[in-house]
Amino acid sequence: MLNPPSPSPRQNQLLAALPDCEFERLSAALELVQLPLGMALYEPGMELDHVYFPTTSIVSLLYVMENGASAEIAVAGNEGIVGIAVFMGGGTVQNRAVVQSAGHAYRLKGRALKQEFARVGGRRHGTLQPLLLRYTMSLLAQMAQTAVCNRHHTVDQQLCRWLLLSLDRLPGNELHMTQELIANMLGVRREGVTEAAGKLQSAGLIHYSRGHITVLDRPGLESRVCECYEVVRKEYCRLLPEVAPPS
Amino acid sequence: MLNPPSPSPRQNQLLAALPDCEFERLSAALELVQLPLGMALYEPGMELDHVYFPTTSIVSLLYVMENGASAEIAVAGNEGIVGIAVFMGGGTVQNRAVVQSAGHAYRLKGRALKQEFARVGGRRHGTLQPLLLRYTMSLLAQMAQTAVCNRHHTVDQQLCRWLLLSLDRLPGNELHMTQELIANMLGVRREGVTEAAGKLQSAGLIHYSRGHITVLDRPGLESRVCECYEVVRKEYCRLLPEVAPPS
DNA sequence: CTGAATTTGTACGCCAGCGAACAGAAGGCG
DNA sequence: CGCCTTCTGTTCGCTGGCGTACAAATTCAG
Repeated sequence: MLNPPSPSPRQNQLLAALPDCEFERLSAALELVQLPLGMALYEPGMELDHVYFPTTSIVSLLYVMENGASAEIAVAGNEGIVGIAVFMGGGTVQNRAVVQSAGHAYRLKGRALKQEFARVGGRRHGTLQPLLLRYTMSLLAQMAQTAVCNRHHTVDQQLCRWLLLSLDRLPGNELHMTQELIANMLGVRREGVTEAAGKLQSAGLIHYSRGHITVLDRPGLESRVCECYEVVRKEYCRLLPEVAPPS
Repeated sequence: MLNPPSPSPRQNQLLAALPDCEFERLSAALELVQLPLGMALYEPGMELDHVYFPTTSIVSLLYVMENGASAEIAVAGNEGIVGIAVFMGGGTVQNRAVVQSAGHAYRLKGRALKQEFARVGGRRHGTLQPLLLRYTMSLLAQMAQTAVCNRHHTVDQQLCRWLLLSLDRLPGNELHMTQELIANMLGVRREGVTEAAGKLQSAGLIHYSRGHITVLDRPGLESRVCECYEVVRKEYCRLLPEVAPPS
């Protein structure tokens, strides 16, 4: 829990992509928050009054069904924003946003974001609006791919996808997350995750123990993952070329 | 193929929801087109130069995987618009848009739409932008629900959902669509659809024969469908209250 | 150190859906 | 009319994932 290199809003790639003048207008209203594991940023039907720009945290968008079964429909880390209903309209959504990996985020009052979103600059429109709209398109792509992946791919493949998606949004090669929680995200049984993770461990690709997962061989994971992972990654890069390319 | 009550752009509920002055600005550029069954409005990676406002047609957004397997990720009829990448940005998407039910649509050059989308009226912003953004949110909801449904629900339930979604977008209680095509949409085997449809027919809920499906007992379908159908419908109504309520 | 709680491992029967293969039925077309 | 294509019905074995139940291992709290 030491402070990693002094948190800055610009660690979030959407904020980093803004020209200085636009960033300045927002920065005063940005508020650093700690997001503990498992915290819900919003619940279904809840009016959103903030958006969150994760910097070192990861947030899952989860849908929980009537019978309690759940499934992750998208994930956002420092490459994104949580709470698109604020600027897209509707003010509410039918899913939960849950902190999947504890860390920091900057939050912003809905009003402040909406104001900047709607802003028409001196001569041209602001860059925030097109940026957020293109991010929303990348979210669409992610959700579409999730739907397809849920239909056609095995738990093994999906676990690889999930690990890689998380890894892309974290600094090291380690994540902590129990198999139970991963199962909730993927919408499968915990035993299924145990089995799939066991295979990956036997193959020497990962090591895990009681909620700590270390990725030992990333290329190995990439060789086992389904196409969905790469499709989503590429689509993000295409839509948002101005963000820093992943390290 | 007789002309049903003289096609009008206002049969599309998004266009119908625009105030007259905004509609007028667009109407000159609207072009009536016939959409034959199976036509692709766009393919993955293809630059979109038009958006389509279906009136009597239905369009499926399909994702096709490397191995040829496919899955529907959303559907749009007279309540929506096809080609959101035009105003959302990106200009391209990774899925196909296929005509699922032949009929009419009005299409509009991308430039014309973008212009109106960005318009800031004399005193206030236009209503087109918030309208389309809220529609996009409803599409998000639909895709999220598709992902969840793919994960957790049976083919039987999904067939009911699919039938109801189509029915909502058509005038009568009849649709033509072979089981093979339905299977492509749902991303399942044709035999699975045969079996599920057989059950519905035995139960007296539908009648079908060689690509013609007649819904005999809509409440019966509603009693068998999973929650996903209703969630999507309600969310659309919430987000777009200004559109005419379904007949 | 000890008991409790959490996390992971394993096993068993079950079933939905897959893949393949084929047969009948209904239209379309020459 | 008769052939051919398209569409639908049915079967068989297989497997991935589910539900259940319980055991082992690790960590935590007192």
